[in-house]
Amino acid sequence: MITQAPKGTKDIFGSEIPVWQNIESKMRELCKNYGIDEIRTPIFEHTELFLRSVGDTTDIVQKEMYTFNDKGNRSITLRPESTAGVARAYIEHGMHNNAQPTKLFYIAPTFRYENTQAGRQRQFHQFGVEMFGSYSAALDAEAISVAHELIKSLGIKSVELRINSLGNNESRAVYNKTLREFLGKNISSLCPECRERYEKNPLRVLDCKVEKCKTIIDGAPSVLDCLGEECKNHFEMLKKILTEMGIEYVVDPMIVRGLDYYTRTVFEFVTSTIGAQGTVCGGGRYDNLVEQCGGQSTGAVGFGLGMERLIMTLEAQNGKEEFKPFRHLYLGSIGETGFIKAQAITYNLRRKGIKAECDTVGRSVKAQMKYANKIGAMYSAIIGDDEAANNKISLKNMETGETNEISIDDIYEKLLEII
RNA sequence: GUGGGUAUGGCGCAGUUGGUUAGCGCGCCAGAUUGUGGCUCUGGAGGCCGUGGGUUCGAAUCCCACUAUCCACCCCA
Repeated sequence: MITQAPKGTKDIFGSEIPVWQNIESKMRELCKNYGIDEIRTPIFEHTELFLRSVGDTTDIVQKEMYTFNDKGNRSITLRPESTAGVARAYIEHGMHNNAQPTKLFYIAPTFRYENTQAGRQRQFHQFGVEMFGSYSAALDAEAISVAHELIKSLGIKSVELRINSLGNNESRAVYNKTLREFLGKNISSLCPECRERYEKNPLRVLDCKVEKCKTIIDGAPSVLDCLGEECKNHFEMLKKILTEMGIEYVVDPMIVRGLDYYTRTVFEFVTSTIGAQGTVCGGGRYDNLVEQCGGQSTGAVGFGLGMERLIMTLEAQNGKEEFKPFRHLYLGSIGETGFIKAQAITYNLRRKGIKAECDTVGRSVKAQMKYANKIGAMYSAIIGDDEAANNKISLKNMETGETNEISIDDIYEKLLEII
């Protein structure tokens, strides 16, 4: 029990680390070019924040949050997404006083109490970008282009971009009314859940996977037909910019998203290569969120991208990437004098920036060489009484087997040349 | 929350119709004449066969429950 990680959590270590670090550094590099700064918000927030932002009728809030009372009897929730926390920080630190737009990114563990399956864990990691301070579709396009460029630069080909617009408050009200009228005619044929959705949030019905509902939905009016003039223009502008950028997309009026704060643009990057959970990245515009959380009315857009799903997609396409160990030296030893000297020389090499290892177990020379081979050392050397006395060691190239006698004093310069 | 598959040393797997000290491959550790790796050979360590009940003279092997895991529904990243 105690030797097993909790359900839905995973240790990331060993050969996975280089994969993660590689992707993370690409994210950081890309964000630098976009002027997006990193933000690290707390892993937990006041529960109230998520109720207000994500929406208390959503599945996330109703059944998927890790919520508990702390010892001061405050209701605390492990973040089920990061946008709310970032918006909170934006308000709390008066970031609207900065040059706008304010653009932020994060790579953060995120928690949802769900049943696990392929591409779904209880603790997972999101790379996300949030941009505040503009109502223009140009900001939507900029956000989308970050995710698109990241996916493209990793060489992923199987991911498709889908976009939709849910409209602003007015458009949404019109659509909800239209949709209710339409669904009302067929309400008795809908599944029980959809009947409930019909009352609370008819948009959700569009998402239903039940066959009966699907056939009804097929004839449903499209959100896009109910958009007001401004929302329509906004969506058209987004499409124009994306097209000009050369970013391919598909308009999918069925994209609804499970968080209540979205307005106008919503989008997903989807793949069919990693099982049923194919949404690698999802996001959209949320013009009401900052105000809802107690700030000024602020146009904003963002997305969350699942690290695990991104890696799965990458590996489904290319297999697991092999990262070679750094080129380095193994400095073996024999006898007490050599053993002690080896420790000190290794220490000094490391201080100077060279990767080096030595025996800290007390193994035989043979076993030390075996070890050197196993860890992929580029060069090896053994230091014993003779070497210590003559101040010389023979440096062995582990690939070719060639040896080279050098002075111990020159070891650093020599290694600098070849490693 | 629901449904199906799986659960044997670090990893991947065998374990015949229930029968004596549970095997194999890889990995790990050590040796093959005294101070040198990758190949080969030899030896060794490591498992209350997911947990708890039950059936039986006897269970890894049959039954039940629970837990975990995989996949799917739901929802989302």
